[in-house]
Amino acid sequence: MRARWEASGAFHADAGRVVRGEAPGYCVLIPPPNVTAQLHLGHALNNTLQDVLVRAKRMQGFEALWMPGTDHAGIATQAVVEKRLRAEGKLRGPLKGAMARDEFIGQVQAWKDEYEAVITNQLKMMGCSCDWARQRFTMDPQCARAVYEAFYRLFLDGLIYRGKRLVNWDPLLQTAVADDECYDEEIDGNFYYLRYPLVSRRVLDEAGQKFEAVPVTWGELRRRGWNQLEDAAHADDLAAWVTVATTRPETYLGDTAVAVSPHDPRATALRGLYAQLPLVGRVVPIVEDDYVVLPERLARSDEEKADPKAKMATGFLKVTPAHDPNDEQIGLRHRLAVINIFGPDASVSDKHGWSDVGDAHVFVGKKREEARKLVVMEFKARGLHEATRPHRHSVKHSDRSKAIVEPYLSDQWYVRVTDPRLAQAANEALATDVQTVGRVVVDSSRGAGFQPAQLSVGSEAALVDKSMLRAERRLPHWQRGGSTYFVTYRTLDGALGDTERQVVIDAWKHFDGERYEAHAVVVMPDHVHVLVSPYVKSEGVWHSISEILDSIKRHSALVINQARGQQGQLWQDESFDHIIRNSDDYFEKLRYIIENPVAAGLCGPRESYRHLTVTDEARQGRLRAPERVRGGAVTGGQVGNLPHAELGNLPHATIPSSQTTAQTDRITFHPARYAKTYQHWHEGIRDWCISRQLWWGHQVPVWTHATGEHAAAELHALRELEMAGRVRLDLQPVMGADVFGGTSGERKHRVCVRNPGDAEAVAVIERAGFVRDPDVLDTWFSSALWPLSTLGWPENTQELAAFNPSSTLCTAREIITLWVSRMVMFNRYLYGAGGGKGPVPFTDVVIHAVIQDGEGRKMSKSLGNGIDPLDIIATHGSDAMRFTLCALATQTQDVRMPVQKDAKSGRNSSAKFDQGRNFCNKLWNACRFAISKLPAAGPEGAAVDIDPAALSIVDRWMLGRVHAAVVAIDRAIGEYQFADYATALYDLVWRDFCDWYLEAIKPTVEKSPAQQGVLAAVIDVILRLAHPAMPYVTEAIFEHTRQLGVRARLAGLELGEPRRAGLLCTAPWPQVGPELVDERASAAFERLRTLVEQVREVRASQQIKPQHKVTLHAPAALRAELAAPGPLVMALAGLAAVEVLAGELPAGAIKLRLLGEDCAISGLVSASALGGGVGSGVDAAAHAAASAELAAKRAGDLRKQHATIAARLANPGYAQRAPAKLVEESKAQLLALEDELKSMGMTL
RNA sequence: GGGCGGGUAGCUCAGCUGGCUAGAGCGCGUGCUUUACAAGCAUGAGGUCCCGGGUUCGAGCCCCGGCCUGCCCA
Repeated sequence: MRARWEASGAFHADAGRVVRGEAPGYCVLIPPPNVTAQLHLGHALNNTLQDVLVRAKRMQGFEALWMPGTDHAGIATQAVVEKRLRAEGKLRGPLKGAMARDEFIGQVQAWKDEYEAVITNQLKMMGCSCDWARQRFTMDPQCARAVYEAFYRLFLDGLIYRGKRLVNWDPLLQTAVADDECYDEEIDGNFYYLRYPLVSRRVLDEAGQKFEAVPVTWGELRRRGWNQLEDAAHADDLAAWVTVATTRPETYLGDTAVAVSPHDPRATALRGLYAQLPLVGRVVPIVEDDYVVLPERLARSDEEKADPKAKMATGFLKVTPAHDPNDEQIGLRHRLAVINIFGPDASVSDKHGWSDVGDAHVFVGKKREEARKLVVMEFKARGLHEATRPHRHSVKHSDRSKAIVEPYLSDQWYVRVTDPRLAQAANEALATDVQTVGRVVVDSSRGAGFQPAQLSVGSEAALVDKSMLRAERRLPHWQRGGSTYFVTYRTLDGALGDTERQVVIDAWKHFDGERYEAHAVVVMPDHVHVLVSPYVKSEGVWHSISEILDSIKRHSALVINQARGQQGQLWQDESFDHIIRNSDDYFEKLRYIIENPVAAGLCGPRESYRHLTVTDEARQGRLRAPERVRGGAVTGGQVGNLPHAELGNLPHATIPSSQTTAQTDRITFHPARYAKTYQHWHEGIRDWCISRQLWWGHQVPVWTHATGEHAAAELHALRELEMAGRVRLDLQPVMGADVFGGTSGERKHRVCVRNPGDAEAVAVIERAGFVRDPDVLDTWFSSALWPLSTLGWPENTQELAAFNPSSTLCTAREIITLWVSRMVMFNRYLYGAGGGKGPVPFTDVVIHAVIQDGEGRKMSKSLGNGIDPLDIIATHGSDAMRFTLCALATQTQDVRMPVQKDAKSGRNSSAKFDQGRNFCNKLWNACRFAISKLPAAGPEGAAVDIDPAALSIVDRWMLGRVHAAVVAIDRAIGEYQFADYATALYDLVWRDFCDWYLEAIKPTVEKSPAQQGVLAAVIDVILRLAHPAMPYVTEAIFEHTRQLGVRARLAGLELGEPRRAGLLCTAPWPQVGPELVDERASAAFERLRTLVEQVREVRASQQIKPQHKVTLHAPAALRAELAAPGPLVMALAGLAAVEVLAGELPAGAIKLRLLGEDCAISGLVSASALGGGVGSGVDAAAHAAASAELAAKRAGDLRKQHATIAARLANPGYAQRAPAKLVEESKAQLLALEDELKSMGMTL
């Protein structure tokens, strides 16, 4: 099957068609899986959802591109390869030095090739309809080119810089380790309480440059307001101190401040004072910072008191920015100096950024642990050690060496994402507001709103501005007059008062129901939003929206102006409108109106805003099109022009709805709540460290010169290269420490090479003594470029024009910050208009569940709880897996997946997938059966029109179910509700088609060509609808149905021919119209269905065997109703005959109430019915008992229901306040219940 | 510490803008090898919608307060 798909080229997207406007584009970029390992079920879910979307869109006529590829995953892949080499004994000790860089990269490359092949095979086995010819890898030449071009441009714009930051340093392996390569472990340590003498600074020179530290006495401190009881004993002339608590005394050598909470009562007295570090002599400021925890005795609240840190705290915190992540933050906030006191082996060093050593040279060269003891000894010797208390705390350890990780300051490359052109631009890309499409057309003679927009097909102009293409693609070309509009208009200036806003609402009520229907109106202080449908004015002509607005504006302005006692213009001339395209759109705008006051902060989320009206019909979505356009003759043929209708009868079912759910230049998250995660991330974002001390990845394209001394000729050559745009020079001397081998105070020059493959440029700069930075870029840097690099950027390709912005990105929660954010920033910065004004990389982001194991843990390689999708495919089949995953993909929950070993194959599996397997089997069997009932290959003829009047009610009912299913599925897929899609499919195939339709037509289908036509059409629809979820089985069945000699055409159902090679995957999506729905026939069949169920209930309670037929006695009218559709009721209910109920009933007959009529069933008792051998007298008694039991049970149910409804009606508030319709329904139900009870001879 | 979820049948989960007797799959009971399907058909049983308040004619759903639990960020 896969071979046929690939041979047909169905999955290979033609960008040219999109660019030329011949087809709308739809693009999904695969979140490139890491080549670290094979895919697990989480990937299977992720890719299944993408394939569902892509296959559905492809069928819907979009030129669909699913771009596949893999990610090099620097840290993770390097780690697994290193581990393998170590296990094989090929590597010992630190990597650096044990193996040449090239040799190691060769090893990783081999690993990558292996796993890329494994992953590709997994995806193909899953049936993923990727465009394999375009497959990419983040380190392949095309992607690398984008990486270096992006780096160069950001470097050029000053958005990449060299900065310092703390990393997790493994002092044994002497390398930085990532957070996920660390683990926390508790160790027994101590809290040390150390006294830092307080000093003030006396200025020594005129310029205020030189200082002398002067001890501060307790007496002076008290004069400054220090009022602490426990310090009362200290003599006035004694030097004062503050006591800091720490678990790591040795780091005091790198202290650059003492911090105190701004809420600490002692803080004021300390303002302007300093602490002096013993031995070192360094004078450090006292800063006030909220991070500091108040000691228990000073806590301001129970909450603060309960803070475990409060127990140990003194209220003073030594701040060591170079050796503690929290201190680093304090340092950044207060612009403190950063002093690194350790060497790479975590011994105290004065060679890596520490210069004011003073008397502390005694510690230099000592290991961390040794230095700690010495420092405490020195403090004791000086009387500055107050106490030591044992303390158990958790400490980060390195996974690989088990060494305690040292937070270590190092030079790294950063992207300045805090620049508004990046983070802010990313947030501006959020779809938070409703866009208006354009201005109201004034003087439209027919009030027809917008004319359809013309797409300039194939012209050069279409190539120029792709955003226009995108915008036009959204326009509702099927719309004519009589639309529903979302309208916004504003006051000229100033806000409306409370009563004035009410005036506006009243104005809208004034013509409501006469010229238009106002579904919802909200009056904000300076603008108004309305959802309104104009009525028909005269035959074929609607009230124009501009005319309506004009009258409302004039009316309200008049009243308000009178009240204000003024004249003049109140409203802006312009109004903005937006034609509602479908019910999704309708509800989106309705929600917007309802939530607008909350969003504007005018009321709380659950309060009601006074100047908002929403009709009940609108809230409940019960909008009947004919009522809405009252006054005009709306015939069946025109229904397609109506903007929306009742949900079960939507004309928009023919319109792919996800095309219209998203704003095309903004990003919409699904579910919407994740927009918050995204937004908060950008609000609190910190610059992004992009360098990694690894070998596997894109090596930083910057060369550094150690001295900054160049010969004139070399400089000239460099300038030439820069002029040619091949390099960027950064010749500012860079001061400061570089812990990776450099020393403090170095001067450095740097060159960024645009293309590191530019051998000539590299030769020039290396001759000049520049050396390339050994680090590589963070993997996410290349991933962030995925929407650009895979489509050919920086080349100006057709692919980019056609597929960037792409359509939908499917991913998991934690990826929002790691990947989604960065793709948006880079796309907007680098592409199109650029500078943060460029396009978004995708318009919709779908966040799906995380698959966990049976215990709720995330699937991971280290836990060994991951499942290989190929195992599921082996035990259950690919389609079964895919269908099940869809069914599990709900909006709220993560998915728990208990795993067992399959007894037969020994493979990992899960019973969860049984559902999908059973469903596939059911579909297969049902279609096999149906095909056997249809004429085999006949003459290739034109399709035969089927007259709906000639169809049985079961056929018409089934077509109604098909219509409802198409609507539900279109909606589900459009809203990314994959579980709803699966459910709708399941119900259609199993519940409607198999359980009822197939059973009902068994007696007649072989003799009825019309019914055969319906059967063939229904199968065809089912296969198309199911194909995105279950591509293999549906394609296989489709192959067979194509051979059949029956082609039917039904009004309201369009099933176009496959576009390529007769393949289902290229067959057009089914389009349904309201003609397919016959509500009377459906209701008639539902009655029969109820009857059949009741008869079956009797049969089951009497344990009647299936082959035994019974006789139904019914009144003549009901008997006729049952007979009308042919023998289907007899077959479904297992009846031998339906007789007219008259006179004496046969012995053993059971009386029962069916469809509101008194009926009876006889012929229950027979030897064969009870398995034979039992005397009939005994049977009769047993039946009588069972029959009484059944009646009693039924009566019980009825009484219970009666009690519920009676209680509801008895509530005086119910009749007064509940909608009249509900009250009427309740009353009718009550009567029906009483009626049935009475007829059963029962009482309440 | 900040943010976002979840708690509904024995299990895994749906449940829309508050309105029919709260649903599905699996499991369980009963009957059935019925000419597509026993991985099936038919028919049942099974619920303190986490707890406590509140709003409402009406709450699984909205509000407040708890308890338990998961994830993301710091």
